[in-house]
Amino acid sequence: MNVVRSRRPKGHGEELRHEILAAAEQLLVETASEEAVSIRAVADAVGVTPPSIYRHFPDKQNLLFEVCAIQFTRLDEWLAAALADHDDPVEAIQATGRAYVEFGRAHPEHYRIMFMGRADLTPEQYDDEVFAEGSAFPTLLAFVERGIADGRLRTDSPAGVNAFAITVSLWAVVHGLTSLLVAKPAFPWGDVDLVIDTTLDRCLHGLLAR
Amino acid sequence: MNVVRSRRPKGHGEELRHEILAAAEQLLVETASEEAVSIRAVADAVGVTPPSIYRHFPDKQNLLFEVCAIQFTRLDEWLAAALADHDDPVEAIQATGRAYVEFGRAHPEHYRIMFMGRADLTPEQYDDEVFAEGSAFPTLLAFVERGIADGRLRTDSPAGVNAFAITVSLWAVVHGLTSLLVAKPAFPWGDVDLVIDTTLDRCLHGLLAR
DNA sequence: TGTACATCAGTGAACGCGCGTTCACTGATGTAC
DNA sequence: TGTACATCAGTGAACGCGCGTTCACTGATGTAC
Repeated sequence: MNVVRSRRPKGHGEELRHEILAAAEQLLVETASEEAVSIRAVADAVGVTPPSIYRHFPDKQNLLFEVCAIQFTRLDEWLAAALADHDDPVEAIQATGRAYVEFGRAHPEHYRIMFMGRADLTPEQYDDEVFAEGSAFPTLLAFVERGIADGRLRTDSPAGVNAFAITVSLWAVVHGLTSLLVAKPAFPWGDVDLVIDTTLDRCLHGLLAR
Repeated sequence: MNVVRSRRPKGHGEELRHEILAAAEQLLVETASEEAVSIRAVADAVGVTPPSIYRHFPDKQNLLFEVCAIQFTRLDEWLAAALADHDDPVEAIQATGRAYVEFGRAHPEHYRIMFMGRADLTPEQYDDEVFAEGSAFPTLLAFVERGIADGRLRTDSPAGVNAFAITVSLWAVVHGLTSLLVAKPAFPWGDVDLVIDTTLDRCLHGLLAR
């Protein structure tokens, strides 16, 4: 950073846009703090003056949104890859859970922004509804539906339980693991992998019909 | 707020301390935003000038810590009350889970600060280790140990599973539910209670020996 | 092939803001004599 | 009972800071003629 940089030739203004996004993301990860990602800090990291950011982004919020949006896409692709490896619904569910936790542990600050921050800081396009409709979520939901149809997943309780509630519940469990690991790294976890395995094991065990 | 207030007589300076804490907490809940709790805003809410805060708290961080500490105590008491109602380990586990989620839903901003914020903003006295040692956590752990000893809780998998890992896992599950509800209130949950019931039901089901 | 010019990437200086915190102070109040 | 005084709750003004954002600009670059 703080590299001496020359101005891009005429048709190449777009390049700075990507550099800005990359710098904002790196700053986010390095400082592990959303507040540290200021327009000025980003401009400094790219080696440019603050006003030039405004050539590419209408304001700070939109810049952060875009950084965030990229992460949502990455998580989605990551989960889709995990899901693609399996045809068996139960295996797919387990693999997704594992992949989800892995993603969060690998990108804690990204995860924090996506799922642990204030709702109004999340870009609308990547908002809650879209997550439920346009991501790996519906794929997982389809697996859960198949698992129920095959009689492999219980629906005996609670009253009114359905595939959607089960899928959301699965999300809650893996999110719980992930966000707790992200928020409380200093907690005396003991063997982190054992905790993850135990949670996923029990979660899956609780899903299965006897 | 902004009430005209007279100075307290000589021995009663301590009173302002409590008013400051109460105002800071109310501000936190009302604005649903940690950043909105500034020294100036708190002083204004109490009806006092900013410097007088410093008579009672060394700095802003310590003020926030103390607000936070009060919440930890409240959660602890709340969970202890839920635990006290039961002697049966399985019932106790279920009741604690429910109580935990209820607390988070009732005090979302407090919950956010305690368990969803940056680790370095949590006061040391109420830090992770203390939570594991000095709160309802050990009580729950004891119940889990009894459940295992009674043969009611499974320990057949994963390899090396123990009461501590199970208890942490339980925490992760209820935290997942709670923090997701806090972070994503606009998510199309459908029937929130159904999601909660489904998660707790499956979680418990997955714990039990067959 | 040479030149005038529009384009466009990026600059430099400044704005107003709210923040945490410090400092020297004021003036009512309880107390000691 | 009266008064001088130490105590202490709280004030008013100011500090320096980093922030997001705006504005008028500069000067290199590609292009049209």
